[in-house]
Amino acid sequence: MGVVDGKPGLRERKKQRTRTAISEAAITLFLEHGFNQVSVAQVAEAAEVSKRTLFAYFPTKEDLVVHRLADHETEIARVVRARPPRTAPLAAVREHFLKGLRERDPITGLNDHPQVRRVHQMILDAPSLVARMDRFKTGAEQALTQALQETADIPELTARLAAVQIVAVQWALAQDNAERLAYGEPAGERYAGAVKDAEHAFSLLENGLRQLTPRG
Amino acid sequence: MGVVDGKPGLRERKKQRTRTAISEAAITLFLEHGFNQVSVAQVAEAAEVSKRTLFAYFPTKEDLVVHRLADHETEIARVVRARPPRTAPLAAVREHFLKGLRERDPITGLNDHPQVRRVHQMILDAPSLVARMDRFKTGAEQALTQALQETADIPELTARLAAVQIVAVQWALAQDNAERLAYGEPAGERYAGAVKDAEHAFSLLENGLRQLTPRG
DNA sequence: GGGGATTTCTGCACCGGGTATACTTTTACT
DNA sequence: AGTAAAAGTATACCCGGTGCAGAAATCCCC
Repeated sequence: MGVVDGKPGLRERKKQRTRTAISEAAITLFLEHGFNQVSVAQVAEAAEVSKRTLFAYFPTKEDLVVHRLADHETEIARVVRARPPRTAPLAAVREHFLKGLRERDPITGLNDHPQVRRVHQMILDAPSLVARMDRFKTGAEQALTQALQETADIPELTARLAAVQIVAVQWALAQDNAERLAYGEPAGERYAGAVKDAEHAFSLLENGLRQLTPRG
Repeated sequence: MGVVDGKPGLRERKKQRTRTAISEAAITLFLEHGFNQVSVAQVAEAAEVSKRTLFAYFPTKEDLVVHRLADHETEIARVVRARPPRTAPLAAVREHFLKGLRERDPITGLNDHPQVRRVHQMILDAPSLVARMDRFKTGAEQALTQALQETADIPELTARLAAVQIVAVQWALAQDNAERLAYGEPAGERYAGAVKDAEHAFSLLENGLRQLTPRG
């Protein structure tokens, strides 16, 4: 069985091709007609594959869309683990997010390429995809919890609390950016505000909600 | 039975009875055999109602379980709105949560009545129910965002950021409590720790994550 | 290059959640 | 009593997802 260096073997190559064929057929159809308006049977047909085979590659219809984001699920956790010594986890996450803004990483919500925006809109329009994104968020929380525990020497509950706050805030920032771009604001114009908002948000995380004025 | 007090009208009363009949049949069957092991057709039959009628009362299978929690979705928002003058929103939420712990409100995760625990376990065992709870959380965030904006005079983004943090933390606390009870710890014994943890969590929320030690 | 073992793919039948339609029963109102 | 509106029902259907048994492709060793 051992192919030592170059080739993945014909079988593996074909599998990979089939996989991308299915995925691309799916995205194309979904973007054109909407997620809920296209059945998996249609996707399978477009990819020239049986329905059964489609489900051998992607466990659910939603995964046809979301599998592309799989890497991002553990991204924050990896950033925390890889932070330089004597750096606070939060600082590392903040720098990473700011870098994401600079590079217009779609995960920051600050990418206005039509393709990206359309995918985003498609997700928002399909409740089951939104639900899937929530599971995603949960995964990110868990990964971050573990990363914090293993690299910051804090109790488990504290790690969990910090993780859920960090993930929630970052998600909220991204949603806010994406919302504004959906309204037509170009990424370039939004950038400065996005940075300011991110810094505000991370400062809130660092310093707490005390500043929320009491009413009366 | 009494015929005199006919304020709601026969039609309304019958509807209400049908509704609770369906709901109770559902809970009973789900607790006995598991959420995924019981079909809505079986629930309908047990409630002596057609499948179509069941879906006229509850839009999805999951709602058969979670409709009982509908009130809690806006609970935090209401607490914030109803707080006494010159009180910080966060303080109001904290006091409310601590009161929930004292009263063993199931939403704090600190209720170990068998019925409550079984429902909780049932939800955890069914991914679609977990997803539904996430939507719930989102609803709570939105309601709280609005409440904060309207009563605390802060910008929208700040309100959103605060809201997601608060909801996330409270949720994490409840999950932690429920997890421990699931392991067999009685609510009475857990209470002190739960209070301590809650105070820790709210202090973290108030004062920020600065205290997270840098490594190196 | 042949041929068996193994993996992948396929068609088909099936299940369960959810909806459309067209019809019957029940309640409400005068 | 009689009729309009509301609620309930039966049936057939769509779609996502799975089990199964067999056909086809790939691998690997001789």
